Amino acid sequence: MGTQGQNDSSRQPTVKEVALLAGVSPMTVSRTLNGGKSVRLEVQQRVIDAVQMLGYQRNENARSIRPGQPSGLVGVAITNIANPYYGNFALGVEDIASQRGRRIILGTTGEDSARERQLIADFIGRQVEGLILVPSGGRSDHLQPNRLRGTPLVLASRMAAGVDVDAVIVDDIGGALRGTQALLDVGHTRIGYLGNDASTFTGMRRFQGFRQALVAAGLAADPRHVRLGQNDISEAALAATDVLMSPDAPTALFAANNRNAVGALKAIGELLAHGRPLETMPALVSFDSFELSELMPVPVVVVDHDARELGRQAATMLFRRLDGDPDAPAVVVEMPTVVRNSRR
Amino acid sequence: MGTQGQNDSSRQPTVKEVALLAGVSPMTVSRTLNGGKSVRLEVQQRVIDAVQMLGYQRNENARSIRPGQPSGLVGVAITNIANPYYGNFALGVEDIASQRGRRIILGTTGEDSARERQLIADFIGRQVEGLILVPSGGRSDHLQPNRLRGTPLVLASRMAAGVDVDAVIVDDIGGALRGTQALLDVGHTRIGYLGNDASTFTGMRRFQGFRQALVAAGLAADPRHVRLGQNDISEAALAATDVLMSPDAPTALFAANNRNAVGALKAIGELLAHGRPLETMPALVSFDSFELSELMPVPVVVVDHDARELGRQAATMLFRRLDGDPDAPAVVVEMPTVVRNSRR
DNA sequence: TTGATTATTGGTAACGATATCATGAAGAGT
DNA sequence: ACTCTTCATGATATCGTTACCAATAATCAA
Repeated sequence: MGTQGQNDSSRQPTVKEVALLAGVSPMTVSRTLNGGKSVRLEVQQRVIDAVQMLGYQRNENARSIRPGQPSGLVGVAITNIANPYYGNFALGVEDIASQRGRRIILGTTGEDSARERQLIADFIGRQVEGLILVPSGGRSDHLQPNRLRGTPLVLASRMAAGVDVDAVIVDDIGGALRGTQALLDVGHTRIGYLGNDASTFTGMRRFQGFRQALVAAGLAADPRHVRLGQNDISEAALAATDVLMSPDAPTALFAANNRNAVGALKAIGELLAHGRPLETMPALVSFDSFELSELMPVPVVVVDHDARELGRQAATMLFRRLDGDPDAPAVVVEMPTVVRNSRR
Repeated sequence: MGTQGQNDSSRQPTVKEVALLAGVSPMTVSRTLNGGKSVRLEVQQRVIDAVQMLGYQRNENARSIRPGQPSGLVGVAITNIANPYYGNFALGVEDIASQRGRRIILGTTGEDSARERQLIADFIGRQVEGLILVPSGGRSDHLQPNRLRGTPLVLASRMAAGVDVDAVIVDDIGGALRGTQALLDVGHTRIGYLGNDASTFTGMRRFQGFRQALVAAGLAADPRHVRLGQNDISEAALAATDVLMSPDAPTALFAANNRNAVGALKAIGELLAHGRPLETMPALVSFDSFELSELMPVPVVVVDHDARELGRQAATMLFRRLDGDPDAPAVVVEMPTVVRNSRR
């Protein structure tokens, strides 16, 4: 009935069947499909017709077991795709990878080191040409080059202790410092902090930037107003509410990532809905931008960087490694951040 | 130096090398790795030690070329990961897939039918066990079951014309109708519309629900206030500004998806920043929720459904198909939507 | 016309893993 | 002691593809 694909057996056709139909050897089919060097045009046409007729699709897995044949896959492990930050990151990786004819296998670690280890092993088992990982912290011996058997690895956003590989990170310290500075400049002196667990790379660095800014202003962080380790919006909202309801509540909050910023704003929304006056609501610094920050009821200072560009950068580093010297020294690129007020 | 992985050659070890080290045949290694039936415990231990020692990782691609051996891969093609809606969708698919021991290969079509075709072909070439696709519209002969050679396909969010396969869609018509109704109920009579191209499945259905609600109220859509085909936030913002600046500007806007809703709100933010009074700003219906909708300066009616659940549902249907009868009739599930006001 | 070169094609083997069958050893039942 | 199982193991062949080499035909220089 259809114009093609007459053989509707459920098995996929192979070179052999194409060869049979075209009246040539499998080798000639293979050659035709790989550029047609040393195959007569007329024969090539016969092969192409047979491919069309059968709906033949080369088995990339079989192809990749031959030595020297790349798999065309790049493994990407992030902590959480639901976070639009990482969605954008993955998109950036895909931008570059698809330009280079590679596909992405995506996995999420959920900040779990054991799952990360398993994911990496699986990626390697699938013969990925390279790995891009947002490491989740914890033990990281599974990331050592000798464990990866020559598969290049690029870390993104965070580095991993004791692992000497290419990495793209963000100017966490500077960004946090300047973001905090912006709050101090407009007179805030009691600033709460909502952030990642201190054991994570970015968590540590952003907190460090935050403290540096306070110290420079002769202030110190009030431990009662510091909450670490919230991993999703609802945990962040709870922590924010808690801080805002405490005695001597801070007049501003520093949210060290997207999830904590959104959670803090949800908490503020709740308090407003319960009748707390707008004037008592804190200002906010958000490390990582989020959509519509300019429409928030409280002033928001955004410490922004382009997650998609971070992904592009990571992928670019990976391909540079794949094209070039696998043993060249590891490179760490620090991407700049932009601090801006959500309101003009 | 490390406690394991002594052989630091860059090539990956194979069963053969493990077998040699353990003093057994490759077959015994394979058996051990697949559950250890019919292998003495002591021998299994030797094999496991050798695996550890060499850092052996089974080559899944080689494995999958044997007939009957599944690849463990599910192909997921969405239009755009940067849209958090699809990020959540992908996460939902991954939830179920990883439970079932499968990995996801992710690709983005960018609403481009040719790219979709190529992506699907590539996925099939990689021997995916199944496909989950948000179809981008346009020709869809490449989605016909006979072209897919028995690889199960589940469509999500949208259906494709003339393609009779499993699908999970959303109650677009009912959601749009009830969302519009909510605006009519509070007295709006001039409602603008920002939506997908009318050729897309959801675009058509949501517009249909919108019009049904108007017709039921004895009204009609004003063509000057209908804008279709905006694919990203900035295009949506331009369209929204245009509508809002036009004579007889509507008092409310219906945004048929997340991107258009955010774009409309950005436009509103701009206008407010330029001094337009809040009272002249339109109310909004957003089909698809977005973060912090409750903090928006204008009232927002959200027509919500759970994208992650949509992904889970699609994956569940795929596995049901993989486990069960490949020839059972296609099933279409319509997920309900919830209409709510962003403010209490 | 002849020998040499080149272009086109196919045969064979190999990639890594495993299903199948064959082999041998150990134990059970008579 | 002897057959009948059962268990543990290995040899071989195979999956789909392509590198390598051999074989043939076509072209060219002298």
